[in-house]
Amino acid sequence: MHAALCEFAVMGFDAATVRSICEAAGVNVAAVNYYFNSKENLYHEVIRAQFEDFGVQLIRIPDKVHDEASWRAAVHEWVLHSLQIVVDDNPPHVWVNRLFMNERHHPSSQLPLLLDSFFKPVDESLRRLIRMGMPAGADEMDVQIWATSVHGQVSMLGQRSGPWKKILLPPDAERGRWLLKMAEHISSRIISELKYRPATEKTP
Amino acid sequence: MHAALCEFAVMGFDAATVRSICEAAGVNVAAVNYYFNSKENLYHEVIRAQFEDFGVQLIRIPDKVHDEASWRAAVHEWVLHSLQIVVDDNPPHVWVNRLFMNERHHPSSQLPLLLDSFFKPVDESLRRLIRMGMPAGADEMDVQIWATSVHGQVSMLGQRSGPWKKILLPPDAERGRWLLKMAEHISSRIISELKYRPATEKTP
DNA sequence: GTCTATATGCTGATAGAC
DNA sequence: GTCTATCAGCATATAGAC
Repeated sequence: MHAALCEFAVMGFDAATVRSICEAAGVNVAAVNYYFNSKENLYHEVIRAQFEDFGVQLIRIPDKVHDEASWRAAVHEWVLHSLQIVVDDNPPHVWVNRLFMNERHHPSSQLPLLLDSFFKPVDESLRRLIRMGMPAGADEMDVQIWATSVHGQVSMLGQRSGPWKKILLPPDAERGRWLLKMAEHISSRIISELKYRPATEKTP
Repeated sequence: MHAALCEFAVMGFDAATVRSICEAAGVNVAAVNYYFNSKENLYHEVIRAQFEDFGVQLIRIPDKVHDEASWRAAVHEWVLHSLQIVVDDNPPHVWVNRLFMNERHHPSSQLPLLLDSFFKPVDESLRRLIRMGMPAGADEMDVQIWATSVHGQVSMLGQRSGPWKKILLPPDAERGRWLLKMAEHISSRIISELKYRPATEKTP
């Protein structure tokens, strides 16, 4: 499973080979089909295992909100936590990030599983935070614009290939300072342009 | 060339096959290697032809700036023009977008060509606009944060696969209104938080 | 120039020895 | 359960007929 995780994360589902996975795991090429029936099924298990509880911390953030101060803190926490996951170059985050980016650029049969178990709940938690800062009858399109804006800025930092990192991200030495500034850049706009409105969330 | 453009754009370099390209072009499988020597060389020619003059409109936008009003107009024009290209589902933009996204997610040997002929000049034009709105001695990291923020928000709208469009973008019917609102969302922050400062650009 | 037939290598999956 | 040997299929590239 670990060898498969690395291989799928680095190569993507199509380019990954059963041979390479088995070599890294120190077993023969027949092992995958004996234990998992197919390459696709192995990939399914990898995706399931990685994304099952991965977004749980982000998803729970909106539950902490009870007034304006806690709402502001929650927005900043959501953004900062997302960024920390996305820029992390160490296992296990780096593998999960790559799996996610692979599925975003070139979806496979396992995308629905990833969406339902991870992305949709995480996206909904962001939208809840945004809705808390909008009038009761606000247009859902405005919520979507704010959410898409945040997702875009966060995911831009998930670049993993050398040439792109060199252009879009600062040198490694400044990465820590950059991360905090970027989180501030993203969350401060939400906090300054929207305004927490209590107890309007349950309206149908 | 046109068949190759479509195939490379849709499938990516690795997954594209010479057979499929030749079939679409109505020629035999030996034609590619006869005229282009290799699959990689054919890809090189496709990338070169598509990106040679593709960003020229964006690159020239900063030259139009001469006062605060024209700076604001230039920022809005840069963002709106980028968005219009990125969301366009018709040829030729859709092919160029896909080639670009492929190279961003899974760089090939032709990425340097794409970067030098297209992305670096376009990125620099955005940074010039941003620098015009900052104090003379501003930290280059701040410029980079603004640029990365804009790139992220713009490229998020380049999603081409069905499931992701369904989650991140509005229904087709509202796409036009959404595009203008998104452009306003991105450019209004630059215009409101930065302030045009004349004649500080040439300082070493 | 244009084509068919083929060379060589890698893929996922499997049959059958132990 | 674990392994080697092998199958059928598709990839790029090329040799050689016309």
